[in-house]
Amino acid sequence: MEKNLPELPEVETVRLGLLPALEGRTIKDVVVRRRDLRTPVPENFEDRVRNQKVLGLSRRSKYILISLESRETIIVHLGMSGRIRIEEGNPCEPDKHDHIEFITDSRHCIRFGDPRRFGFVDLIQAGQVDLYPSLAKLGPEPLDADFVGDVLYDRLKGRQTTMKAVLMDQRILAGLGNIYVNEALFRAGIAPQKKAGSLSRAQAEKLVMVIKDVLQEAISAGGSSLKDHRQTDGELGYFQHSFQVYGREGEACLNCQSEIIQRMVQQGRSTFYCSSCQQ
DNA sequence: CGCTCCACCTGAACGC
DNA sequence: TGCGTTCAGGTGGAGC
Repeated sequence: MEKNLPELPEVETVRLGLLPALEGRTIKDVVVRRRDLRTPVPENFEDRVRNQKVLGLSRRSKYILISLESRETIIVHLGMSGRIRIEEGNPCEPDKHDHIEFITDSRHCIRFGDPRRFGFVDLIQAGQVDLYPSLAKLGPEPLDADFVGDVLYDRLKGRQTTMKAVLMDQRILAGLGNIYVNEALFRAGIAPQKKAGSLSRAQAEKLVMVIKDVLQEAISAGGSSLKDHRQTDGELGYFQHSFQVYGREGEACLNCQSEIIQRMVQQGRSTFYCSSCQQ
């Protein structure tokens, strides 16, 4: 069992967990305890959010978008260690790394915490969302129906770098991080060091299929953990989920049962793979 | 433009 | 016990 870091499925799980507490509610109060996140929380954030009704929550890649009646949108990114907790009724003391809290008219207290402060919370005009620097250059959403094998194939054509590197590149495909890149390449039987430009159309099609599968499975696992979690500590997004290859260095490959899972470092990140099953 | 490397930040795990 | 080191990884900017 692992604690997932916030990649697309974890962020989607947070969004789903926030829905019942936020959608259609009015944010009655906002407290910012620390502004120096990855980017500073806007100076007038509290005034612009207080007494605003939440129209809806959406997600783009690993970013949560909270649209307000004022035609502004809150953007939340969890970085690596960001977390959101929902408390109902009697509010308890925030811990050391709870930086922002929102109180709703339904008496929910929603806390954003982030020990490493790689995450951020920002506020922009609703019409400017797609122009926001972090979002503007993002590649396609992997779960979109029109993201198919040929789309990925075309984006990889002529690339000299590795499959690991291109799948980590948010401009080529949005939402994957180190864990799900490892899992997808393992399931597709593609070597992480393979040159991206040498991928066949058939391999691209297979890869897109397993990417959708692995993300959807993780979102489903998150959804089922949501119920359990909400009853206990209210923390969203960090659910238990086991992986087929990530973190399994030295263990037998779950596919061929004979080879041992290897670990190497690519772009400064751990890659786990089976040298027999992944070519 | 394509690609690689590294800083940012802190807590956990590990070695002695 | 305690201190120091290493590792974890999303993002964006520097450098070639």
